[in-house]
Amino acid sequence: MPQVEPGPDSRRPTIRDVAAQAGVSIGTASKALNGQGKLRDETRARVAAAARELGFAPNVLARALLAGRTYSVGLITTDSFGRFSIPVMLGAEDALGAGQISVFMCDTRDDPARERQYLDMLISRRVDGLIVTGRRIEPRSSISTPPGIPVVYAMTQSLDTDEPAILPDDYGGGMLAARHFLAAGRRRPGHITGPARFLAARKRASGYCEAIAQAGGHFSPAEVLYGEWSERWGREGAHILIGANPGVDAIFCGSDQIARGVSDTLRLLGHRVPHDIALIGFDNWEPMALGAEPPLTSVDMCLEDVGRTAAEHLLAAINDAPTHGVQIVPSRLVIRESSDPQLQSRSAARRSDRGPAMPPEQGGPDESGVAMPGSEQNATGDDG
Amino acid sequence: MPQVEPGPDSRRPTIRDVAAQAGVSIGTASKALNGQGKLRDETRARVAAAARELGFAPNVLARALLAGRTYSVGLITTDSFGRFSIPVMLGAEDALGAGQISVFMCDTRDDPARERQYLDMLISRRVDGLIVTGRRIEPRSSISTPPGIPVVYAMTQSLDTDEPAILPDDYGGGMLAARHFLAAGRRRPGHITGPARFLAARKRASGYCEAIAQAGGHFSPAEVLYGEWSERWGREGAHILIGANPGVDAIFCGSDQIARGVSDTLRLLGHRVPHDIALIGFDNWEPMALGAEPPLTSVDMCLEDVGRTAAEHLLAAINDAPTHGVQIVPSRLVIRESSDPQLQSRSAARRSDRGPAMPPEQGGPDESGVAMPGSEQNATGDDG
DNA sequence: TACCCTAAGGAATAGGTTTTCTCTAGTAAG
DNA sequence: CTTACTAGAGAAAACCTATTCCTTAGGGTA
Repeated sequence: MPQVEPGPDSRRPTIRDVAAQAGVSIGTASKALNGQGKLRDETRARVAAAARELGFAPNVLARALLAGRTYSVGLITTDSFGRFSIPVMLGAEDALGAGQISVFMCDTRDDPARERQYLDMLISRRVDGLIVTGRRIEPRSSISTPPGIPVVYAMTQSLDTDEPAILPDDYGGGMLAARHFLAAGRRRPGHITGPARFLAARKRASGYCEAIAQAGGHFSPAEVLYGEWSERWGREGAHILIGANPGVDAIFCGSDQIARGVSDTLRLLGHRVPHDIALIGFDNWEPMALGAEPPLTSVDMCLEDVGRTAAEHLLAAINDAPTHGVQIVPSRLVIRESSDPQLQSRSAARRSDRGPAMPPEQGGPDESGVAMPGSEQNATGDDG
Repeated sequence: MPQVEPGPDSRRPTIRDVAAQAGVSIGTASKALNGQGKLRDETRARVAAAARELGFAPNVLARALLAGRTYSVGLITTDSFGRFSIPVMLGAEDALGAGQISVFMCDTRDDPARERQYLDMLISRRVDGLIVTGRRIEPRSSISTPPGIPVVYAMTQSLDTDEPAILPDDYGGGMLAARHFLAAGRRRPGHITGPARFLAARKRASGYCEAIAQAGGHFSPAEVLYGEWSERWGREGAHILIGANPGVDAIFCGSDQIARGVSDTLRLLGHRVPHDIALIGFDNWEPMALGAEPPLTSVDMCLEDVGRTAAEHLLAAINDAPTHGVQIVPSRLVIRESSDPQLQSRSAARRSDRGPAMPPEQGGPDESGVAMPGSEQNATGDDG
């Protein structure tokens, strides 16, 4: 690295340097760079040139100190940035980044002491607002912030029902699943889901039951099989369900993991999916849903939208137009082979769920001591 | 909300307010709060009391402006905070948080324009350093920062081989798998992995081959089956492998997803795992590895350690003790039933992979209007 | 009494930027 | 010729804190 020796001007150039270079005062330079005040075009150009030449970037700290706002927000999650908070975070970051707002991320690991500590830190940093996300939609105790710092809850909510919270539509997701089954002529539905102590599980079940009832179908809330959020429970639940209700022709699962387990057991028991039994999962967790055989139809909670919406509410609050109460973001159903015999029959022709077909690579000459074929495939796949 | 009307002092209290309240000058208040200078104990106590009473928290911006450093770093990922960058991020945040350093997270979505934009933002915010993470370990073009801002690459590396980079041990991971097989007496190994254009895939294969060769076994690099990172390829690859080498008794897979596909096909073909064929995955991605039947032995790259180590190197660089070149963080093998017949035979007695057995919840009366039967499973799982 | 020393705390400065106010010179109107 | 106004640019205040340098008062010593 050449720049180990900091050189004469390791200090980042300030507006003072720009002003000197352009032969104007500091105030004039500021006005020129920000398009303020009355200046000759020639002067503006000169300052701009100087700034470019020096690689000047205004010190956001100084600006924030003066303006009284930092154009930054804190994002607190209790979830170790798990599967649910990530998309929320991404959506929020997206919406905020467009407004030139930066995000401090804080992972409390569900530890109140850490939460306290992060909160103090964020307050010291004078963030303009706070987004709180979690992995469960159950109301949590309100986060204590000093007045003037707005808070929005995303994928969780406060016990204080007046505080703004953005939630996915678990209830509506359950309805989507039920209606999809009903539209396909399925009349013997089942439901295998997570623990009943999860509000999300109860809401999904509730929406499912309600939609079936509205259509004149029969499925009692008492028939819902609550268990845990695991493939193992999916396998077990499928055995229980088939045993209790051999004619079942449609199973809605509370998560894609459960659905994977169910799918596994159905195949073992000789039931064809979707022909004999249609299957719908929840979360649209692609590695899970696409990896299943056949790929899973699944309810997508649109968590990025949840995050984006939360960010928009926060921006509104920062601009003195706070919102109140819970807002629900609609879910959508992503239809794949596990629920649709027609898709299923076509699936043989398709090679990949995303992108064009590609032949598997075969072994070839070695490179670096390891055998490897020429990498003559296309480069769409990019997980690894 | 009571505090909609900001009230007389919506402004956060400053040290000036504290000083006034305590009846001292600003300088004295500062010294009292920071334990500097010569002050009477009584004075310090008075200032501390005033600060507590007012809920004073020093303005980090002002302090940073003065000190010339911000106690913040930028974390740039090209990976949309995917499966690999998350643990890295978590580890980094952990190590930095302990040093009271906050993290700005930036997701470039692999778009150079966004990267540029985030970089400018971070420079404007005068971060003390930068961590760059990616989803692939292939060298990438060096990120262009002004002098004085140290950079550490994590889970990726720079084309400039002198810049510090922390990588997982793909090669060593392959060796771990091979040695585990060999120690269990397996003599007919196979390997199914992702695309050969991925350096990680080649390194894993290389370590696997090398360890077998060292032990006097036979497995030619030409026998490695390169494909894609999907369950589907796992299924397909298993068919190919079994066809070409019917006596295979151990299969190492380049990812847990591939291993799931392989596991599926083996069962379909009537091979018992692990009795007939032992199976090892890669990534130790718990939802995948634990959900498999039987649960997968898998190589864990210890990505949190990668992140933590990267943060430590960055801290060193910030403190004028920069490091150079690539450092490899060891992987470890997490042994589960898929590779170990003895574990397998015991597994029936075990209920959960993590933590002690705990009595199942019993279905209580319904709650929230949805009826529910007993949820007789255990309650360790807390995703959902 | 004159001097020095110390303890305690105040004043001032720096850090980088934006904004408001002020100043100068030039121009147009009366 | 005087007045009023405008364009253009500089000077200074403000944001908040940490630190360095000063001031003051009091006590001790010669």
